[in-house]
Amino acid sequence: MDKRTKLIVTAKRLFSEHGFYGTATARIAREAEVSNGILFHYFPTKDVLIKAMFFDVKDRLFDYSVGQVYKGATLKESIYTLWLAAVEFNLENANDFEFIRQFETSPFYRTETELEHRYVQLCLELIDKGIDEGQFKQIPAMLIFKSISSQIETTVRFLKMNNMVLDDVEFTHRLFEMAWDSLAK
Amino acid sequence: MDKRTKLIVTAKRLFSEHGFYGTATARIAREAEVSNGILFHYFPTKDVLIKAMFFDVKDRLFDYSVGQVYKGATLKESIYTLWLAAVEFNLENANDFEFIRQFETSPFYRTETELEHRYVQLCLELIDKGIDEGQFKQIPAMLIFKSISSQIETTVRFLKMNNMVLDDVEFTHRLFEMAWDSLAK
DNA sequence: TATACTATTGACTGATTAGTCAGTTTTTCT
DNA sequence: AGAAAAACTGACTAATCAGTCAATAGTATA
Repeated sequence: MDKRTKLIVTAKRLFSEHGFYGTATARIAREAEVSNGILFHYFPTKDVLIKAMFFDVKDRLFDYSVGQVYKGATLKESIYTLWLAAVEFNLENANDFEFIRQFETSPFYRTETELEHRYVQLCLELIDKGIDEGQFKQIPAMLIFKSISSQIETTVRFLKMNNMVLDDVEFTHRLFEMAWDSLAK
Repeated sequence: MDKRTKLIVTAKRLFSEHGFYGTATARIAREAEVSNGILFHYFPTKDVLIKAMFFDVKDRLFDYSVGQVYKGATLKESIYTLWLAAVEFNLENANDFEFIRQFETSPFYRTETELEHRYVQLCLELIDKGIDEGQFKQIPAMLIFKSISSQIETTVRFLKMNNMVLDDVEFTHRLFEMAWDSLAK
């Protein structure tokens, strides 16, 4: 693993444990086993590091999710696939999950930034389709997207807090129906 | 306004604008027009100040909401009243809203703390009743509570971002149905 | 009035931190 | 090989910040 990647991985772990401000850059470098200077060689400021990490996570979530959506699927099947992939990804990548949670309520976060990402664009397209076809409620697509995202976050947080895994298919479906019913007409 | 209250109000504004760590205690004192020392007289540490603010907000939300729920109401009416009160409260008290959002994703936050509050207890009782009576989905009450809370947060954030107010009753109902449908059987 | 307690001040401090920099090593290209 | 560029080091610094403290003002009580 090159030093830049080492820094991102270590920073994500430390940030998710101690928060952005609770983690000194010197500590990130030390635990990544690189020099202090090299951190600022790759990321001129701490802010740049944090933003780079955000895109790193979204990219990986995109790669993980999108391959799973197959062409002939119905709208509900596609949404289910994306929902399940997001839940799984967040359960499996605890540090990414915690990092994003913190990032989105921090002063670093801007909606415009998120909109640029192809993952969000893909989701919005699907939702727009659902609204046009009359399958979804007449609610702004962005609000539906945000609502489902926050429900996914809540679900993951709940499962983790109770040390649960998604091994019960029937229960998993019941969880998904919560999200689906909130947007379906 | 006494100095203790002045400090809480000023801190809430600064925290909501710049975050917990982006706001120095010295600045809180300065903008509250009190001395630096008096802050630590009332709140021995910054953490104590932050936790005191959390309870201050929850208390006020409780007072605002609970009076509006009337005795003979159906379950759906009660939930609607609480939902609308929470949305209104958060729209009207922007600094409280931003503060709570940050608090809940910060290292200060513990679920146990929240559980102690009578506002949360009231909501959980209502949800339990809904599950027992078969009106709600068979999902853990705490998950339902968290899910609705996060939907309220999302809704408020969306309305604010688009400079909208809840003057259209029909639209308001449509927003509520999103939340209701996700928990109703 | 005297005593005790609480409220208040603001200068100060020890610790921490983001970011710098002068110099060294490694890699890349001709 | 040799020059140029990129990767890398770690000691250093200027600034910041939470919390202290000794002293003063105000208030309540006996």
